[in-house]
Amino acid sequence: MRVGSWPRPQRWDGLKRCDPRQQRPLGMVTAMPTPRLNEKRWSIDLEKRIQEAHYSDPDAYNARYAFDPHSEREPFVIDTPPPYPSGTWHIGAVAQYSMIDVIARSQRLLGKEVYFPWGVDRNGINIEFTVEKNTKRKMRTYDRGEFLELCASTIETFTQAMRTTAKRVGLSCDFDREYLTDAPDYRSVTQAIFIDLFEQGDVIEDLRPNIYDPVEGTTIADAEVERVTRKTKLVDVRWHTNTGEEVVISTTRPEMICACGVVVVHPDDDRYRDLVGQTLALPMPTDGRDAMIEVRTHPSVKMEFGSGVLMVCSFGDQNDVAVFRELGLDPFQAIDLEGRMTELAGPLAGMTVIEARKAAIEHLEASGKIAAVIEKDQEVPVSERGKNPVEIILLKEWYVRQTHVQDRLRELVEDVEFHPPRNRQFLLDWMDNISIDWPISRRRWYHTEIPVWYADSGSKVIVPPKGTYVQPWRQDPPSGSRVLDRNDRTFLGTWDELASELSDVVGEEKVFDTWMDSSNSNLFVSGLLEDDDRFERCFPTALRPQGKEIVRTWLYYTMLKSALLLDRPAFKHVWIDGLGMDPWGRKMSKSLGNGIDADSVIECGAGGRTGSWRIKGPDGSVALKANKIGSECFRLWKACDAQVGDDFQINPEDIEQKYFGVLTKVYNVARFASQFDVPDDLETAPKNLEPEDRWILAEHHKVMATAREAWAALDIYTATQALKNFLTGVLPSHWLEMVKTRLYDDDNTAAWVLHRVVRDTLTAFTPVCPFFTHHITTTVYGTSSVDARAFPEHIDERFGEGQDEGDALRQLTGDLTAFNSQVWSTKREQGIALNQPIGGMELPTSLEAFRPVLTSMHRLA
RNA sequence: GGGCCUGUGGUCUAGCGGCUAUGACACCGCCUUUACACGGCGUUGAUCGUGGGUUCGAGUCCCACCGGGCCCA
Repeated sequence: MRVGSWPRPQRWDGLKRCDPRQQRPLGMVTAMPTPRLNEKRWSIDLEKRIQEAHYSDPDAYNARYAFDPHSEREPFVIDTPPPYPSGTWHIGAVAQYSMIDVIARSQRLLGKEVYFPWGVDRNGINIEFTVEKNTKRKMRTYDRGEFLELCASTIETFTQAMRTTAKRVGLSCDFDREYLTDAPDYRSVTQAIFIDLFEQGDVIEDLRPNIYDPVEGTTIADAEVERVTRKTKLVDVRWHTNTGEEVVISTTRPEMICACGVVVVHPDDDRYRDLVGQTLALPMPTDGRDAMIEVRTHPSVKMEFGSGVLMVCSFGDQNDVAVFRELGLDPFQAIDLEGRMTELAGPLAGMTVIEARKAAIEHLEASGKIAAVIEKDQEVPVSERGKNPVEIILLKEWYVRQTHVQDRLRELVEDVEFHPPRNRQFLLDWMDNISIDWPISRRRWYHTEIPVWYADSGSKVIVPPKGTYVQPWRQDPPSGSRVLDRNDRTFLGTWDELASELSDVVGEEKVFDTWMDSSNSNLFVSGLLEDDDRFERCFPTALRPQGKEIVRTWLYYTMLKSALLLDRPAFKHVWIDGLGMDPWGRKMSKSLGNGIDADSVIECGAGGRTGSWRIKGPDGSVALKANKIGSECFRLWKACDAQVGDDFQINPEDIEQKYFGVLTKVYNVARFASQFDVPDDLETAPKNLEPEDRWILAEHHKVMATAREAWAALDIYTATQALKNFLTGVLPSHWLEMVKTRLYDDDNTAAWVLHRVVRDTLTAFTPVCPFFTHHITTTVYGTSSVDARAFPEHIDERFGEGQDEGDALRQLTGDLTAFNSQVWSTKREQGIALNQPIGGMELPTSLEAFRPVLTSMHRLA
C-alpha cells in the first residue's frame, strides 16, 4: 500500500515496484488502494474538529489571517459592519457576514493584504434598555457611573456569545485587533473628529425644533423615527373670528391649540377666500401669549382634509415646523423635556400630552366648541428604539451640517463602485430627502460623551487634545485642552494658561448619537490618527459591505463624515446585500414568530443531533427538518443561491437538500484522487498529454479564468457557480470516467492532470468552503489552500479563451458529453451493464481523436 | 399616499432585444459501475405575475394593474 509514504518519492517508487496491480490484465478487479483522505465522508463533526484546530493556536491563526500594516502587498481594508450584541445574532446577518468572509478570503487569494476587522458596536440605547429591563429600574434613578458599569458588564456577556458564533461560521477576522466602539481608543477618535468638524464649522450648536422622545428624555434624528398605526380622535373644533363668524378646524391635537401660531388655508380654496387676513380667537384659554391669531394661506394644506382649514402649532408635526420656518413665525414652547404641558397651556399646564389631550376635549365639549369627534386610524411617529410617540420641541442641540454639502457628496458618490450597481439608488434617494441638519446630541448615558466644557457663563468652550478620551460630566478638562470662543470658534488660549481666569467651568452632560461613532468605522479601521502612512495607503477604504436597510444611516453618515473631513469618498467599493427572509419571503420578526436561530442551523448535524424548526407560516405552523448543515454547507448555500442585493429566503431543509450533496460529491472526487500518488512536480506539465487531458485542461482553464475574474469583481455568485459546476459536473462525470483505467494503470500523466486540476480548483474554491478545502489540501497535498496568497497560475496559455487550441477543445465538450450520454442511455435501454461491451455506437467525426479512450471507457465493440 | 427595487417549471435560479428559455433541487423511471446510492444515467414539468403598447422580433424596453420587499410621508 502506498499510504503514509508521501511526499517522499524514493519510497514511493519502491513501493510502486511491489504493486501487484501493474500486472493485472485489463478488466480484472483488484483491491482498491487506500485513499489518503481516510474519512469515508464529509461530516459536521469532522468540520468542527478542523475548525477547532484552526482557531485553537493563536500564532498559527494570526500568521494566516492577521493584518500586517507593513506588508508590501496591496492593502484591502474591509469596513466590516460591527454587530450590535443583543443576545441573538440574526441568521440573515450571519449569512451576510459569512459572505464578507468569502470576499476577505478571495482577496487574500488574489494576493491582497486584507484587513478583515472584528469590531463590535456597543454604544447605544439598546443596552441601556436591556439593563433597565433586567434590573427593573429606570436609568435616571441610578448614579451615572454605576449605570455605565452595569451596561459595560452586560454587553460584554453578549459580546462573548457573538465571538463564538463568528468563529463557528468560519470568519477569518483579525480577532486580536478587535475594536469596541465603547472603548477609549475608539471613542477618542469619535471625539477628535467632532472637534475637527467643530473647528472647521461643520459642527454647530443651535436652538431648533428637534424630534424628542419624552419618555426616554432624548433628542433623536430623522432616521430614528418610525411610524405605527394607532386609533386617534379627530376633533372638529369651532373657532370664531373677531367678527363672530364660526370656522371649524379639524385636529388630532387639541392640546396644542395653546401653541398655535397661525391658521392656514390653501391659496386656491375659494371657500375661505374671505377668511384670509382675518383674526381668530384661540378656543382654549392660554397663559402668557396673545390669544388672537391670523389666517393666512399655505400650499401644504389639503383642501379635502376635514374642513380644509389647518391650525399650525409649534410643533405638532414636521409640516408645522416647515410652515413656521417659511412664514417666519416665532415658535411657542408648549411641551417641556418631561413631556408635560408648559404654563402656556393655562389650565392644562403640568399634564402629560395624553392627559392634556383628554382634558382639552372635555374643556371644549363643556364650552360647546366641539362640532364632531371621529375615531380614525392615524400614523403616529414614534421613536425607533423606545416606540414612544415623539414630540417636536425647541432645544439647543449640536448638529452636523449636511445640507450644504449635498452637491459635493453626490460627486463623491459617483466615484464609488456599487455592488450591485442598482443599489446606489437607495443612497441617492435618501440624499434627495435631506432638508435639515443632523442633530447629534443625545440626553442618554451609555454613549460617547460630547468632549466639551463650557466656561464664563457659557461664552467659551474648552475642548480636549486630540487622542484623549474624556468624560466631561465627571472630569475636568485635561492638560493640553484648548479654550475657544463658543460662537466664532476662535482660539483664545490653552486651558493650562487660562484655567485660573475662567469661571464656572461646566462639563457637557450630553452624548453623541451612536451613528456619530459608527460613521467613523471606515476611518478607524483604515488607521486614521493611529498611523498616517497606513491611512494614506488604505484610504479610501477598499470595501464597505452592508445590508440595504441601513443605507440611509450607516452608509449615508459615513459618506458624509468622510466628505466633510477629507473631501474624499469613504470607499472604493460598496457591497449592499439583500435581507434574509423566512421561507415564504417575509421579513423575520419576533412578532411573526418566523425567526430561525443561526446556531441551530450551523450546529445541525453535530454530534449526531439533527435540526428541527417550527416556524409560523402564512397558513399556520410548519415543521422543518434537516439532518446536517454546518458552516461549510451554509456558506456554500449563501454563495450559490442568490446574487448580491437580492433578498434571500432561509429554509434549512432547502439548504441541506440542495447543497450538502455538493460537498459530498466534491469530497468524493478528492477522496478518489487521494488514492493516486501526487507527482513531485505539479508545476511542469507532462509532454505526453492525451487528447482527453488536453480537453479537461481547456475546460479547467476557462473555469479558473472565470473564477479569478469574478473574485476580483467581488462577484461571489459567478465564481462559486463556475467552480461548483466544474467540480460536480464535467470533471467527475466525464473526464474521471474516461481516465480511470489509465489512473489504475499508474499513468503518471493522468495523475498529474488529476492532481493539478483538483488542487487548483479547490484552491479557487477555498473562499467559500475554507475548512473543507483546507482539510483536503493539507491531507493530500501537504499545504493548505487557505494559505494561498496567489491565484493558481494557468497551466498552459494555449488552453485559454481566444486561443486556437483551447477554443477548439472546448467546442468538443458538447459532442463529447452528448456521446457519453448516448452510450449510457443505449446501454440502459438494451439492458447492458455499463462495464460490458456494446456494439454499433457511431462516433462523431469530431471525436476521432478520442476514439481510443472512448473505446476503452465504454468497451465499444 | 409617494419613491426605489422585485416577480421565470412544485421550490430556488440564469437571462441584459434575436435559433426550440439556463441550471440546481424535488418528482418519476432505470442502474450497485474497483471514489461517491449522501451516487450515476434518463424522462416529465414554465402560456417568463396580469393586461396593454413599442418593435420584423419582447422573459428582456415602455405603460397600467396585482403580489412581495426596502425606504419615506
